[in-house]
Amino acid sequence: MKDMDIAEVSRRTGVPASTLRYYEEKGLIASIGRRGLRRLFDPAVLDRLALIALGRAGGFALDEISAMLGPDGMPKMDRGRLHAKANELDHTIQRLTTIREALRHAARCPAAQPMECPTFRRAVRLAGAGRFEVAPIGPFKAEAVSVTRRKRQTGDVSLE
Amino acid sequence: MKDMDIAEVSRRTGVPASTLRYYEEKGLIASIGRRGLRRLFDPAVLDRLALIALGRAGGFALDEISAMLGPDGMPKMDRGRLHAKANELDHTIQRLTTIREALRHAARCPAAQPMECPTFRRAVRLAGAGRFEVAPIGPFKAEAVSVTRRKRQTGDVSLE
DNA sequence: CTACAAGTTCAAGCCGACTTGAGGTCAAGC
DNA sequence: GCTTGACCTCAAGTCGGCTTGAACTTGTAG
Repeated sequence: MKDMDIAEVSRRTGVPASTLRYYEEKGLIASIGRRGLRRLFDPAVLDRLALIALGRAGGFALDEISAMLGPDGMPKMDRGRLHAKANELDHTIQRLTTIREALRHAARCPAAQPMECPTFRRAVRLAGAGRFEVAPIGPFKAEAVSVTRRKRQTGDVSLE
Repeated sequence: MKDMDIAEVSRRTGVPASTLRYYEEKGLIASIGRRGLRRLFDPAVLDRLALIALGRAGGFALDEISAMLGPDGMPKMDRGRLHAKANELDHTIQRLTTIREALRHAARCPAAQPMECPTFRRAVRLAGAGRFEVAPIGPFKAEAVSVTRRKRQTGDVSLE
């Protein structure tokens, strides 16, 4: 399997060609040349896209991911930064866990209105108070987009 | 403590006045009247804002939150919907946990490049494959905004 | 009574991550 | 050698959640 054109990369990863061009423009991926006008990609781009997907799924911004991956392979992916990101995620996870428990409790709780329940109020207070002191979670696009993509999602995102 | 003007609500919740107006326009909160041009809010709006904050922190869109809270008090906050939202969060949490572990592993792992490590690759594949099949996490605004708000964040978001 | 700080409206702008559309190029199959 | 459809570029549009600015009104302190 040698150089792939944009359509093949798109097909194999589920990432739209427009997004691939956008990523290239942002320096997240690079094509290894052109055949005429058409971009040619090295299969390694599949790995890189998988990493980008990992980052996106983790809620990181493209700029952050870019910083973590570095321009070429992935040299800036140093331990310290990775730990920092992991901790960031940890806080997010804790926050979301609190909220999930609040929701579950509200669903279970016999109080007529959730806000009448002290446990729920406590959870709300916790979530509310910590609201702006945690790492932001990156934006995911709308359902429609997901569906659109799911149609093309053929399974493998490279790897193995 | 009776009717509050927009500045007091803002001060007590840390939510900017512009946001409060925006929320009112979207039907998420309601003022109980005016003194001249100025909005007057019932203290109950503090509870409501705390719930909205809870939803935002959980990554839900304003429209979803609106649907869950209902126009008046919180009648549509039915058990089924709450459970569904909790499950949604559960998936998100699981996904984030996988990613966190991947990052931690990469930081710990002796392989020169993370992608050379089978464990990491496996995690990447998992995260990549599930990428578009999980609930979207709502967009949080940039760091700068958080900081701006934190300046005003005086602690209580109503409740006790 | 007057000044003014703080409120108001409405339209427009911003950010990130893409998508869309118009108009152009070109490699490959007949 | 010509058509065709997949690719290209560049500019502009979209979406959510707000913020900002200009122009205006008003409750309140002095």
